[in-house]
Amino acid sequence: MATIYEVAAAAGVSPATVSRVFNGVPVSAEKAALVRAAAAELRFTPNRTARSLRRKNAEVIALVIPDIENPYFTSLARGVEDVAQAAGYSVVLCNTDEDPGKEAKYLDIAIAENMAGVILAEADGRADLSGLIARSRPIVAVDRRTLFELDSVVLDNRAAGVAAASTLVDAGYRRIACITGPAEIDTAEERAEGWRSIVARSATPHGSEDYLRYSSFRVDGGRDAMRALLALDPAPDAVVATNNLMGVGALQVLSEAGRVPPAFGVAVIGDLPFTTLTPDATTIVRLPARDMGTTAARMLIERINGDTEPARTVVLPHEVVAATAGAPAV
Amino acid sequence: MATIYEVAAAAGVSPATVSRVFNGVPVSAEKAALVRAAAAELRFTPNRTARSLRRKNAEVIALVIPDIENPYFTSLARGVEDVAQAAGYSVVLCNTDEDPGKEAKYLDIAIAENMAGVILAEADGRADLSGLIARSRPIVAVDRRTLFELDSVVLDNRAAGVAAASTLVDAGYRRIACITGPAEIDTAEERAEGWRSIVARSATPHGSEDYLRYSSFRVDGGRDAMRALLALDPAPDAVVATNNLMGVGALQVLSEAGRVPPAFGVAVIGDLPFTTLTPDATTIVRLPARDMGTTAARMLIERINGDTEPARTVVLPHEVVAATAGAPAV
DNA sequence: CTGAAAGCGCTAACAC
DNA sequence: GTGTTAGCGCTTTCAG
Repeated sequence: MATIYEVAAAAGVSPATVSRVFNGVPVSAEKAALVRAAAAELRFTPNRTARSLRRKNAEVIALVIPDIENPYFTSLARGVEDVAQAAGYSVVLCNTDEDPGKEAKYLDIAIAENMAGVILAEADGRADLSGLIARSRPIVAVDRRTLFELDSVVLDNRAAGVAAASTLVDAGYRRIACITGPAEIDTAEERAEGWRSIVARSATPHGSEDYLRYSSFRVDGGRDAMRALLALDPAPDAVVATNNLMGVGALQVLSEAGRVPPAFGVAVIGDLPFTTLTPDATTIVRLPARDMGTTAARMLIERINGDTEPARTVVLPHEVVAATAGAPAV
Repeated sequence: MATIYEVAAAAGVSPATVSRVFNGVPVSAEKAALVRAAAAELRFTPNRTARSLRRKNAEVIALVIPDIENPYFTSLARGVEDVAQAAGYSVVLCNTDEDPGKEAKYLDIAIAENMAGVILAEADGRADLSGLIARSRPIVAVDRRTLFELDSVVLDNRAAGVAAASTLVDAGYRRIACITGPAEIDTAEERAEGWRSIVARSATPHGSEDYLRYSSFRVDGGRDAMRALLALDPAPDAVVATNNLMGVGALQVLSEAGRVPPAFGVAVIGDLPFTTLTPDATTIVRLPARDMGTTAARMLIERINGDTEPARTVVLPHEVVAATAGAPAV
């Protein structure tokens, strides 16, 4: 691996000049040309580790997400990757698996590696970010808020819940249930709250709290909750699933029970990206996952570049794709 | 950020001793205790950048994949992440989007950052890995082979193609088509070759090459190819999709055309992880994506730890989940 | 505009 | 077993 010293020797200049050429610091045109030629000749690539050590700042950002296998976070990652890459940053993928312990470990690594910043979708809403903050490493929260006052890119989760539940009401369903993620995840709670505000005023026969089920934000979570709901008497006639994976689980169980929409109303918050048999009768509240990633990455890079404005919160809009069929007449 | 010098001063030892404690080099019990106490007190974390510079080796591995949004690669990434994390390595995610240019850039970064190694699922089978090899950075190829003689973790793609086509033949279909990815991707070609070997002997009425369609390894690619196939006269009565996303696209088009399996035979190579309405009548050739990731990561870490055996190739088995229904009687 | 020189924080000889 | 010391490759004052 060639170093700036070898390039300097080959070009007949000092190492400092080589460094300047590679950092956009003004250098006379001739010397710059000499340096570039020598660098090309020697196949020189600046050693980023040395640069990071010296500058105390690596061109790397950490993306900390709870579930790399969820297409929602995958799209988000894709968005982050795209803008980071364009800005010359690499992204380190940190999959926490909703485990605060793993999350803490990754946050420590971000510090130890002098990473330029972190984009964080928190596992449990209790992460200790004081280490990063003390070292003034920019952080932007995405999807989920944190205990700290930080830049964040979120959705109007309550509104998404309202939208999902409303379309079901409008379609004529009467006993609308909700399956949501763990109560300590704010998105789970807020979306359920949106659902609650709608069903509260359209008086379901059964106590509506019985129709609210907490489970994991995964396919199995959706399956378990849906099965429990179906066993109720009276069973609901529709359900709001507050994330994509739970929606998949719920639809699977319903399909197994022969209660495919619109026989049973379904509204899902989040996209169902790889569905094969398109469930026309399902309402989808589309979430701009990729946009969240690109927005968060842009905000982060601004901070890295020295922006010191007060923390901003960006709320991105969802989009309702309503079902094409309503409830069957009773 | 505390440094080893501060810890050393606080503990009354030399910086070298502090370093030793943190690197498992024998140190007397008392001094070790002193060091640990001081380190905890100062909230010291070793600076990985400095360590990397000195050792010329970062505890980071690059995972270079063509499509982060494909659940197949996502599972693979998950597998890599799990074992890397357990072994103390971080993983940098490099999404090449099937673009050799981006791929080359990431490979350069792996060098510039002194990364410990790379796991590579190649974009086009032509990557220049000489830079990495010259610097003796271990590489393991995954999913797709490379031009170089490297450790690799692959599937028996031809056998997967054979299995997919055979179940369709056995189920009674007679005009079996195949939609596959770009010809320059070896997995696409090998799987199609498996299909070809089966249809060749069961004499389809139409020229079988007309029934072979190349397109992109994505949902749209599957859709386009499937539509083209359906427009043929005679149209096929079954299809092998050589990857998961193409399978999704094909099933979507078939569903829109009202030709849901088993009315039209479908065999997909790769899992359909988030299907809602379970397509019982579809044959799935399951691919061990996550295992490929864990296997590749383990092999890579062995190499990083100094293993110098000749290059190995591990072929992981697929699993056929046959459709529950055959072709409708003609 | 350019060069000399001092480190960034750590590890690894090398002495003792 | 422990301390001293010389860098890893780069950036960045500081002079000139």
